Order: sequence, then structure tokens, then C-alpha cells
Amino acid sequence: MTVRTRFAPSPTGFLHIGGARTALFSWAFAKKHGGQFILRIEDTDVARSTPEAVQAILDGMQWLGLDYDEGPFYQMQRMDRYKQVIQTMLDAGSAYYCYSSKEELEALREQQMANKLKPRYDGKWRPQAGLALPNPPPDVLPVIRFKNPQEGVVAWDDLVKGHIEIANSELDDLIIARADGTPTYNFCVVVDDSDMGITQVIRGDDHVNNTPRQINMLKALAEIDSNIKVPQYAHLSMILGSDGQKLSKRHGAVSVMQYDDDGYLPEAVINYLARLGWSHGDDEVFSKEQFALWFDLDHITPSAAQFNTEKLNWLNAHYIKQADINYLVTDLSQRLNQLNIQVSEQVSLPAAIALYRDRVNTLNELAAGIAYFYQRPVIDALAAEKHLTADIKPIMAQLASALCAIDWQAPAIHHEIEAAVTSNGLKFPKLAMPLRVILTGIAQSPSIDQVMALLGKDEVLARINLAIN
RNA sequence: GUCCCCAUCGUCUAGAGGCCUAGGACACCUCCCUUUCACGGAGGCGACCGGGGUUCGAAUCCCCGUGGGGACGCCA
Repeated sequence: MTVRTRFAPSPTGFLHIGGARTALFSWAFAKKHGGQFILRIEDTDVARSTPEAVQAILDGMQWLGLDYDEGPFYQMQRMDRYKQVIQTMLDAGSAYYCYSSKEELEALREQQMANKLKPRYDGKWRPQAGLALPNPPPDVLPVIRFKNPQEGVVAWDDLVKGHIEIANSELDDLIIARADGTPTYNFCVVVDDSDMGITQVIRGDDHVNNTPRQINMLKALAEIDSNIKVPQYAHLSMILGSDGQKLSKRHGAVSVMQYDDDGYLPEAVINYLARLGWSHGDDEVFSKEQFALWFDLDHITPSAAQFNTEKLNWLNAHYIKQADINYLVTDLSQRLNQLNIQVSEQVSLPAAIALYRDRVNTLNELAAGIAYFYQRPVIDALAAEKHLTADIKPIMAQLASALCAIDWQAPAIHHEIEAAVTSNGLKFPKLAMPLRVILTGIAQSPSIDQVMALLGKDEVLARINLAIN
């Protein structure tokens, strides 16, 4: 049987890091087995779903390079199908109308909680042999509930967590259609996973409790249509924030697109996410394609993982070092523009990137790091105080005039600094440090002769003159 | 409260009863390289939640604690 997996986000917000990992693992599992990966938008919560969120999810998937073979399918466009299935369940007696009002149910819940019981529907409208139902109140629009088995257990062998079983007595009759007729999540999932031929449901840990209900519905459906099969399930544990707390919209969860804004490469984010909860021996650095070849469900950690920005940074630094220079040039032009820095022809952008890329964790750091090639820096006061002392100014002037005459190459520049330094009985850093401060504004930079070579003679002399006069 | 899940260095993890004196990676520390800061190189620090079993032998299997998390919606 061909492997078919799906990613089924609800469009109530952006694609965050946890969702992205779920999508990545589902994607990789399908790729690994030569199957299909399907995108399905679960938008049955009309009140909270937005087209902007749909777009945000699509954007996130695209940025990460998670291509889907089918979809996006929208549940709201499958209403007729859901209603049809609900009708067959009603006809088969595996679903029934329930006239309990929201207020009634709320009171029931509170009472049960007060009695330290698990809150659940009391089965008031559940048809039972030999038992007459109350007369439907005229003012209540009924919901439709699934008639969950009351005896026995539901069990499945979770591909991540192993054997899980839950007594049916723990489950109640869940609502599959609201009073307004729209179907609810657990029901739609079951119909869709079945219709779409999903073979492995790979999803977040928070769905473990939904699984027995879904299996029961699938089994009820299978009695009506023998083609319906229960898929396999793999529940991924969640990703915690750096502080070990649960990520939520209020706490730490950010859009994957934020990583783009912050200067992370999608390769780094993918690689990082792949190693969060999954491993392949001691391998740490690998591409998305390699991941798709290696991925398996056997090496997924069942415990929750904490997000760690340091490691992401390390991977990002690695991928920046490896990146295609043309890609970086395009990216950095945009980032510099956003910083209101015009990339001039005077200084080669590829050369500036090449000189600086080994020193940064993010593309934003890279942009900030090469900014002084394109605009005069603000001189750091502390650095100036330490290195740009009065006694160095005559020597700086001496160097400046010597530099005027030379062929503008790093070795020649180095030679002149060396000459100025030794003729005054000093060491190289004594002049290199103030030069750094003058030219870059701060006391850390790549080799000063290389910085000077790249900056250009006119600009170097201009900045020196500005500083010593 | 009830049900379900989880538990190896600070963090991500390797580990399928003897290969474990518990391995790797990030971070941290030291040294080397060096013109500053990085990069790079070489070292170092650092963990099997506790208690009982099972076994000749347990990080690994079982039970009980403890701690963490999730779920209990006419949300998904």
C-alpha cells in the first residue's frame, strides 16, 4: 500500500515551530516511502479561521520547502460529504440527535467537576433498547452525537509511543455536528483521513486523547462501508520553549517566517527541527534531502524537547558558511536596503560577504557586520578612548600619506602599516586597532589590511582624515 | 479531580540486557592559531529522577513512588 501522510493545520494563526516539525516529519515519511504528502486546511471553526492564516501557513510551508503532492484541501468545501456521512450514521443508528442545551451541559460539567469526576456527557438523549427518550424541547436545535461504545477498550499501537489503550467507559458521546449543522473536528478528521486514504497519521501529542474517539468512529463507519480502514498513528511529543515551558501564542511561539526575518536560513531551521525529537546516530548536520532518505518513526523520542536557540545559531552559522554566494548577495542586498543602506558599486558586495560570513550566526548579523562598507560608521566612544589616543595621530597621518602612493592591495597595505609601525618602534596592533576603530567604528573586524583593501583608497583616506583632524 | 503520556550531561540526543569506565552535538572553560574579534584546531567540565524487584549481569525489562506534560469544548 502506498504511504499517504497529511499535514492538517487549522488556519487560526501562523505556522509555528511545532507545526513546522509535524509537517516536516509527515513530509519526510512520505518521501522516504515514495508516497504522497497531503496538505489539508481544517477550517471548520468558521469563527476563528481566516484567509490570512491560510496564507501564512502556505508561506511557511513554501519557505521551508515542504512541497505537498495533493491539496491544499479545505474542509469547508467538503460540507456535502460530511453531511452525507452523518446521514448514513444516523440511519445506521451510530449517531443520534441530542437536545441538551449548552447551559444544561455546562451545569452538568460543573457538578461533575465538583464531585471530582471526569466531566462528560450523561447520555440523556442516547437511544437505548427498552428506554423511552424524553420529548424534544421545541426551542432547542439539536446537535448530533456519535454513539460511542460503552464496553471494552480501544487500543492502538502508536508508532512513537507504543501500545496505548483506553477503556470505552472513559469516553462519552462526542458531538459530531453542531446545532447549526456544521460538523466538528474529530468527525471531519475521520472522514477526511479515510477519504484521502491516509495510511499514517503523524501529528502532535495533544491528539492522543482524540485517537480512541476517532478509531471508534472509523470502526462504526467501517460497519457501514467495509472499505474503511483505521490508519496507523504516530504522535509526536511537543516542543517546549527555551525556558522549558509550553509554547503558546502568548508565550514564545513565533511564526516560522519570523526566523526568515531574523536572518535564519530555511536549511538551518529544517536541520534543527529534524534533530529535535529524531536522531540518526551521531549525525548532526544534514540536508532536507538526506533527512528524507534517513527518516523513520523508530528513532523518534517520545519525550518533549526544549527549543535551543544556541544550537539553531550554530547550524545557521554553518549554513551561512556553506551558502551559495549569489544567494547571499541577493538576500543581503534586501536586508541592507531594509536597514536603509544603499549598496554602492564602490565596494563589492560578494567580497564583503566573503570577508564576513564566517563570523556571524545570522544573516542580520552579516548585514550589520558589513554595513560600514557602505556607510560611515558611528565611532564607538569606548573603543575610541582606548585605541585612538592622541599620540597615535601623527603616526596615523604618516601612514595616510604613505598609503596615497601605493598600489591598493592588501599585501601592500599591510606592508605600509608594518613600515609605519616599525619606524616608530611599535608593534602592529598599536596602529591596527586605531585603524579598526576609525574605519569600522568598533574594535573587532576581519584583517585590517583586507578591510582597507575592500573599502577603497579614497574612502580609507577620507575616514582617517576625518578622525585625526 | 479523572484519564493518558513522558523521564540519560544545562540543552538536543546515542543507547533494543553484557560492546557503557554511558558516546556525539550545542553551550561553557582552557590552550593553540592570530593584528583585534570571530572562524578553525586540541583538550576539559558535565547525565542514566528515587526505591524495590527480575537476571549471573539493568541506562535498557517489571512494579511502586516522585517530578513534568497533555486531554477532559457545539476549538482544532
